[in-house]
Amino acid sequence: MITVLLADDDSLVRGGLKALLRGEPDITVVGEVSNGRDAVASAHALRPDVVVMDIRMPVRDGVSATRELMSAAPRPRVLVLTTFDLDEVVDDAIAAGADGFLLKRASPEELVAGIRTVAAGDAVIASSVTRRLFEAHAARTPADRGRTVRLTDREADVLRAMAGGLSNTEIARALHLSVETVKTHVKHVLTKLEVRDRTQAVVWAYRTGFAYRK
Amino acid sequence: MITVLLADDDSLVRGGLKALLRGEPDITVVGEVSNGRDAVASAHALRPDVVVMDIRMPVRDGVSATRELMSAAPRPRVLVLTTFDLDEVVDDAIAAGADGFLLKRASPEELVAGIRTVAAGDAVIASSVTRRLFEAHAARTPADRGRTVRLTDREADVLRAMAGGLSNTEIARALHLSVETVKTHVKHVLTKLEVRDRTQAVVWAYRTGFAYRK
DNA sequence: ACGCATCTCCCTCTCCAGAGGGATGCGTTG
DNA sequence: CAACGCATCCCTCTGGAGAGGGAGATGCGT
Repeated sequence: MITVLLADDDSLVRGGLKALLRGEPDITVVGEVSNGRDAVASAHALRPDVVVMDIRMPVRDGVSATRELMSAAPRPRVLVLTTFDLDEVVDDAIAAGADGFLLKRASPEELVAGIRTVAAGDAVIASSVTRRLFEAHAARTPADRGRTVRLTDREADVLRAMAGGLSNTEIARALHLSVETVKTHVKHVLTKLEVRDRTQAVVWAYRTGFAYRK
Repeated sequence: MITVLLADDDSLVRGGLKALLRGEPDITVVGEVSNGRDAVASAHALRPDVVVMDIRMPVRDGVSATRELMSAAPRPRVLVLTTFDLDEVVDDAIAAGADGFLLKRASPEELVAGIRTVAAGDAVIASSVTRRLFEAHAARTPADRGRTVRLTDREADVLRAMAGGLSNTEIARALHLSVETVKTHVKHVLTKLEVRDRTQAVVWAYRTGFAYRK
């Protein structure tokens, strides 16, 4: 049985969600609140599996509430509902630790499936939002797609450090090398990636996902 | 009714999935294949809502098959099953256009919820994989978490250009400005982001998702 | 034994990025 | 109106990044 806490300042929305979820035998709404502060309090008291959280709420917003819930034990899964996928706070909510994002215009089936998915520990993301987050990966240039960039271990270390924002001097300290050696590796990385400077190398690292690996 | 095509070279896996999905009244397995080539062919013939796709398959791998399916009309949703979340091809699969990733060690509930989610048009991602993709967002420093960075329109333009790998001179040409003006904007961006140089600004842009916006 | 790749360190030189100022016009808002 | 934010352009100066070389030490496969 999946227990759900609804947090939305619009009682009409809460009512709709409640009616919708009443039809699901494995999902129970154990509570409903209208602001972020009450969401945190009720989550602690009721220990729901999933908190369906609106972003824009009075007293305390959903992002802030989500952030606090992340440190709770056991921590509830948080499924954020946003009105607009353009909403700038979506990224903040991700940073806050939300497990899912769906749009309020999602179909009942989407929401129900989304609740089950986050309850299972996986993440759900509305397709439109996903596309933004993933377009980086799709943004590889055709040239990159075919070309296999083969960096040596050391070069990969250096590129990772570059992608962390470290200067050559800092990389040298971090890897116990002389600055000269770091510069050599950097030079080779730039050549292999066919880019002009370290900034473009860092861009490459993030666009291709290299910066997230390892 | 959600129609599903299973593509996995291990017949035991296919059998297990089929038995599992037989218990779901709204899901029907309309076909099963054991390699990527057949997956593409069957997807065209059967037009399933969802293709559950293994990555490692003979003849043609799941990533390649997924890529081709993306151009089909109507295009099926593709839910990729990987054995290891460390699998390096996960990123390739994202680039190929897959709608979901789950691990083979996922629970039956996860898989069923995942199929329903991708069928609804949303994306599902196994939590361990998600963490890698999103750790960027979570990687904001605690100082960043509370702080709201407010860039002016022009500063945002410049930061976007920086995140594209452009030099100050190139940014000036692109935005029809003098290099001096660009440097001023860059200076303000660095100050506001509390970073040292343009490389760190670019890192910030990708880590926070700024580089993907707009 | 030889070639080859990798890792390490060193040199010079150029050029741009960034710090640290100042200055102007132009809206908006109190 | 005055104050402020914003955008634009200009100056000097320093440090570091990157180009373009060279070179010795490993280890690996042939």
